[in-house]
Amino acid sequence: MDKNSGFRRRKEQSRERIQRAALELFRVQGVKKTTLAEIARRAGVSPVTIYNHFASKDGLVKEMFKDVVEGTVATMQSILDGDGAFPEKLESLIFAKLEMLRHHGDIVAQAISLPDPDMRELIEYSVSQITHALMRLLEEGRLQGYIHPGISDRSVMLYIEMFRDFAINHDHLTGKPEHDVRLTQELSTLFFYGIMGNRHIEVPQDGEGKEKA
Amino acid sequence: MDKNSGFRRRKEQSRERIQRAALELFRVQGVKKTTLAEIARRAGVSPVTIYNHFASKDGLVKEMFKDVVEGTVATMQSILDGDGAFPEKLESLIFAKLEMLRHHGDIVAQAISLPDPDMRELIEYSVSQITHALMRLLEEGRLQGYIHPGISDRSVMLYIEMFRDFAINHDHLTGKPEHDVRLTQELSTLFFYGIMGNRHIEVPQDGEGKEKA
Amino acid sequence: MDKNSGFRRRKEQSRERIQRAALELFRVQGVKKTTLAEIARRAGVSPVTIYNHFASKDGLVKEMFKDVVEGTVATMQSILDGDGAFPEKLESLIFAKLEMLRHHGDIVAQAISLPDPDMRELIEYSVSQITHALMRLLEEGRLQGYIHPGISDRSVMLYIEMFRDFAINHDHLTGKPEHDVRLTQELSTLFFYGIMGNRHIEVPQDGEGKEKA
Amino acid sequence: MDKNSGFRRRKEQSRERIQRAALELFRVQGVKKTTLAEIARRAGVSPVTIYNHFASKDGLVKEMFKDVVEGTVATMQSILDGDGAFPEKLESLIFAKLEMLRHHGDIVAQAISLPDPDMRELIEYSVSQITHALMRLLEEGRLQGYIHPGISDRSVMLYIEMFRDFAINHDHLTGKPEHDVRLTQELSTLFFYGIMGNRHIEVPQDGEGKEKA
DNA sequence: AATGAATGAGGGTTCATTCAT
DNA sequence: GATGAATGAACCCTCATTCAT
Repeated sequence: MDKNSGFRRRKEQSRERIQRAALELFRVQGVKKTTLAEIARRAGVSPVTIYNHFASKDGLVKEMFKDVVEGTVATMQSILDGDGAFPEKLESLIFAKLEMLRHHGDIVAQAISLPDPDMRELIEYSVSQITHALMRLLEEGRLQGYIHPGISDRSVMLYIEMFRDFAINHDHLTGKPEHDVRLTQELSTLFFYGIMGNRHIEVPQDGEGKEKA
Repeated sequence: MDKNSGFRRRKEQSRERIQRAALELFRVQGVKKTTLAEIARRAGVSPVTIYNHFASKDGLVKEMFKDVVEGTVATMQSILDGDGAFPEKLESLIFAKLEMLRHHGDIVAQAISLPDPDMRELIEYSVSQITHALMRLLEEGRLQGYIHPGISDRSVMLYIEMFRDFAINHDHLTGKPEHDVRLTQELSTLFFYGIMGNRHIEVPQDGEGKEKA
Repeated sequence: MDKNSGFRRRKEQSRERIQRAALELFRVQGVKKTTLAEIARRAGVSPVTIYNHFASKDGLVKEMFKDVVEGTVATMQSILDGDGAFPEKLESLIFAKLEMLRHHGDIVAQAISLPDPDMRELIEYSVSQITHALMRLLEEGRLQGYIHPGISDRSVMLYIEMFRDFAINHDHLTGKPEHDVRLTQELSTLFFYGIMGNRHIEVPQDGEGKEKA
Repeated sequence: MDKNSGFRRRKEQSRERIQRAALELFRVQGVKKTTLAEIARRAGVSPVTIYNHFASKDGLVKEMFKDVVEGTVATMQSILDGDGAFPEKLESLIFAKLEMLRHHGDIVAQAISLPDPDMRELIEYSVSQITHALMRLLEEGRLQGYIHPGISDRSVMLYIEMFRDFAINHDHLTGKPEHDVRLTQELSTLFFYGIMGNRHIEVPQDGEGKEKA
């Protein structure tokens, strides 16, 4: 019946609108400071409707956390499993336009603080999956000589995570509208060659610097 | 007066204990989630005493924010203005045991969200001061050849900030008890030479770097 | 809808009970001393319900102030615009059983102290309306010889206000159950003829009256 | 000793300043709304000093109530017992610049609400004293023909009280700087002759009126 | 006499949540 | 599925008051 499909769509719409509203508010002002009433107002529904869909505020947080995690994992997987050379993959991993975990740090923190076994399981599973894929990538990178032998896997992973965090926290570095291409390129260079650059320098020789823009 | 010194000390003690308790709780669970009652309990005083000292919860946040900012600025200044070669200064800046801004992200966020002109002024002043000192350091570094000419100041500063943030968010990298020396050293290397290390590899040539699309 | 009528009625009932309870308590012990909890208890609802209806204690005060003002104005208007001779109208104005402004002096004071433009506007509008109607009545009274020519409109209005205030503050003078008929009659006489009564006494001569310094 | 007298004076000064501050604040914003801290600030002392002098807020209210009552009674007594004809005495009673009970209505209300036997006694004694003196005055007035025989003592006393209240609540009628002489004279006339004035009218016969200027 | 520090009791307000429709 | 009405728990904050000096 059309009637049913109408209902269906209305329901789906409500659910989606609630999630969208919640996501925006959680991101901007954190989970604790965001009230259900505010979410409901923004979504154009009654607060009670949120309960009908998510049972509780924590339920809503959990649901959104799940979405965030799954989306992130999927994105990372698709990058890691895709074609492309090592450097490109790394760059994608770091600078791709990701709606990632850390971007929703507060949702994650709140969700993790819930004593919910499902959460733990989800997190552990996701982390292990990502870690595995990342380790394979690193191995590949090492074989191709992209990674200095003196640096441990753990350091490299932290290093990558660091760049990723940073890129996530600086929207203008990712593929957003306000994207800053030059900065991104320079940071890529820094990623691979460090602050000194890959120059055959024995000892830092003075006068050379200074052609800076 | 001797008569007052007893009072004074008691007052200072209360104030300090409150601040310490608040700092810990704010850090662990965020400002909004931390109640004054909890702070008071931890500090061993009555909630009202917090009001006598700080006038309001926001007042407390503001005061602590001020402390955090001033402490951070002072530390950074002392490093930047101190003796030492460029690399050492940078390392200090990044890995020194700092009670820094980003470590108290929530306090900062909360304080900034207050429509308080004093806050804005304090922030702007601090940022400008630090930026100036940092720029001088970078100039020095460039002259000594420690910074690849193709990299702009802005990128270098972001790069440094990135490491600093990361170090701050990973206690085991700074001079804390759980300090992880090996990791820190590796990250230092990464900082200067990037993931590839300073090897005589032909591929990515100099300033041209990165033939990526 | 029938579906809503149940809600509606419940809501209206709650609202009314809250207002009734608040009115009584405000009158007896003043606004400041009356707590929301007390009002809630008396109204048989939860304190929060008061918030759902009036947003805040001040909101409640404002709403009640509005009711009081509007009721007063309506009553006065109906008297002033009604039929009846001048003396009867005046008596009605003064001694009618009114739930009037001054009876709720504290509500008025509290409401006026709120820096609310709506309040100011409401007051000004009401006052101007009443003043106009009253002025018309006085003119009529003058034409009919009920008002001594030597007395200015302003004085007459104050005189009336004085009686009204007094009647309001002494319930036993108005049409309440404890009504004191004799007293009311005597005060009516005093109103029209003063303490000396309308006797052919020589001493104070006519319009000239009062040679007092 | 000078030292002692200095102390003495300082103490007296504190006490007085506290009372003055309290009086002003109580008058303007009521007892409940006025905090001890506010009084202390205005008086330039510590809140505790108020305790040293008055033991509690209620104590302060009681003390001030006593002052107000005694001052009022003394003033009324001196008027009632003084020389002067009946009309002058009445006028003084009503329009004299009095710092009277009703002017401090809130102090009175608050003090009366205290379940303090001293208060009751003080009030009863004062009221009886004043009533007696007033009754004597009325008797005198009756004998001299100033009071219409048809009006009972009770009504006359209420009538006087009414004028007094009114005068008190309208500062511009009493001997204050902003004193409005004309208004006061007209109200005096109204007091003695009522709204119709002492004209040889038999009975307000409708159509007759019309001698108005 | 006077005060700074500290507090207990209580008030207004918010918010997640339930109930009845 | 959706909502308006109502609420319990908890929070921030105020204020009269006490304590120690």
